[in-house]
Amino acid sequence: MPTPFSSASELPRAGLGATLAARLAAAIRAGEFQPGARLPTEMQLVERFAVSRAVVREAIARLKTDGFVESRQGSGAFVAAKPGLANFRIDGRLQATDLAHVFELRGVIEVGMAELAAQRRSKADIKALDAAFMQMQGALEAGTDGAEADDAFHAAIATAAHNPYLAQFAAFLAQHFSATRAVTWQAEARASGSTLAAQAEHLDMVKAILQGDAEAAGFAARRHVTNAAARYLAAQKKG
Amino acid sequence: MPTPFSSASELPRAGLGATLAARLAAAIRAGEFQPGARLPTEMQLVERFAVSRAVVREAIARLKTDGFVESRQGSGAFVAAKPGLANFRIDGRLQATDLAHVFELRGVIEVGMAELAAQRRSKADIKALDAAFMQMQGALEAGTDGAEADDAFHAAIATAAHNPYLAQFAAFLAQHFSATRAVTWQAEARASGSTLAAQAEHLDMVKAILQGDAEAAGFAARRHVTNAAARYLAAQKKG
DNA sequence: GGTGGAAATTTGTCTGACAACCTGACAAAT
DNA sequence: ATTTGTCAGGTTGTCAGACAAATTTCCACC
Repeated sequence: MPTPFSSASELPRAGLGATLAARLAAAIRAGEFQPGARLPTEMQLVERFAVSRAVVREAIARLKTDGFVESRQGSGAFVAAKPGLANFRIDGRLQATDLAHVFELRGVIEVGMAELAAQRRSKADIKALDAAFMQMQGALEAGTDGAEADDAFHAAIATAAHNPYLAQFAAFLAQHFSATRAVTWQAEARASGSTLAAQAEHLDMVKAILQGDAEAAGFAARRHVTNAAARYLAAQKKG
Repeated sequence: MPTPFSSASELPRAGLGATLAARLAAAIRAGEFQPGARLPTEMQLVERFAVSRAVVREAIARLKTDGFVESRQGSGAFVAAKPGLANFRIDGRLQATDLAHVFELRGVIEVGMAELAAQRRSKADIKALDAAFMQMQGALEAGTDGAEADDAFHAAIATAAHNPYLAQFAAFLAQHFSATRAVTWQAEARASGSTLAAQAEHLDMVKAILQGDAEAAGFAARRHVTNAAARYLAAQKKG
């Protein structure tokens, strides 16, 4: 039996198809190919990028999945009229200003989820929320990494909001932060006692959701995300 | 010169690759292939679905773009550990309960955007917002379809919020409604005077954003989206 | 000038082949 | 007994050629 992802430290290298898809997408975003315009034919792309037609077709297939491109047999491949709307994607590498914007987007989602959670939480939701909070408290006192507990806490709120789409999108956003949440930041945060502040903010959120106070839950969530963003950016500036 | 999208009424039919990708994605979501598990080999998929290896490879390339699958040369293709998080997608056909959830998600976004717009609107933003509102008013009095004006209005708010990610996601969500926003609904709404109510709600939003009152803007946006959802669902129930 | 149809163009699919890489097993050396 | 080297088989990545299907272009014809 083959072991999946045996060398987890190294991601699979991008193939020619993925690389070409990225290059073409960049060209589209840069305006080289206007929306509605026709892309070069597959043979022209073959010559231009010195790859086989199979690679070109893989790249175009990826762009079609993204909604960037639509192709018509016998006619050609065209840049979609409304690129970037067929699905929603956030690039892996974000600049500082973009990061602030994504934090803001996450804040909007978290506030909305907290308000809904306060209105809809069931007994099971409260139990799960309490367990996640206690687990974070334990990690805080033990001095261990509380990242998983933090994720579980926010996931519990998402569950309590009882909206799968909201929860899915929140998880989607959270992934981008957990991916970049370096160990150094964790250590830095522990040393400076900022996780202590975060835990206090968590407590406010738990209280409000438990009491069913939507307004207070939203307010606490907004403050928590704002402060978390500030802590994150400050730590990244140092490192 | 070829005319792009000459027959706009008919979408390009889905090819075998896209179809197979959808079937595999459905199988993954259904749990037939667990996260981290290895997919059947390309040759096995060739036999199982009675297509060529080129089609199988296109399907897997699409799944890799979606983040559902990661493949390693010499080893195989594996279901990603966290499927569905690499990008965010909403299926085209939604049931009524799901539709309510998506409306709720849109409401959260619209409220957040309205609050930010009230805090950050520039003079140019106010001008654009006012123009969109007046255009809607004109369409209302003329009895014409105000769909484009409505889209422009919400787009103006998104611009005023000065957050491209928020705006992009709002546009992403709006597309799902504009796609299903049938002409019949428009006629129905006009006849029952519900667009009149919507315009009154729009006015509240404009006022609040113009005055820079974030709380009032959020409140007005929440009421508008809630009412709009109710109107939409009621009209769809009739038709 | 308008029309019909043949020809050229372009994407979609199939097939075969080889390269690059991984896995597991076995033998050899330490 | 453990480690290392080697090999065979399997799997994905890429290339090349061919034909099918659909569209566009163009030209003879009326």
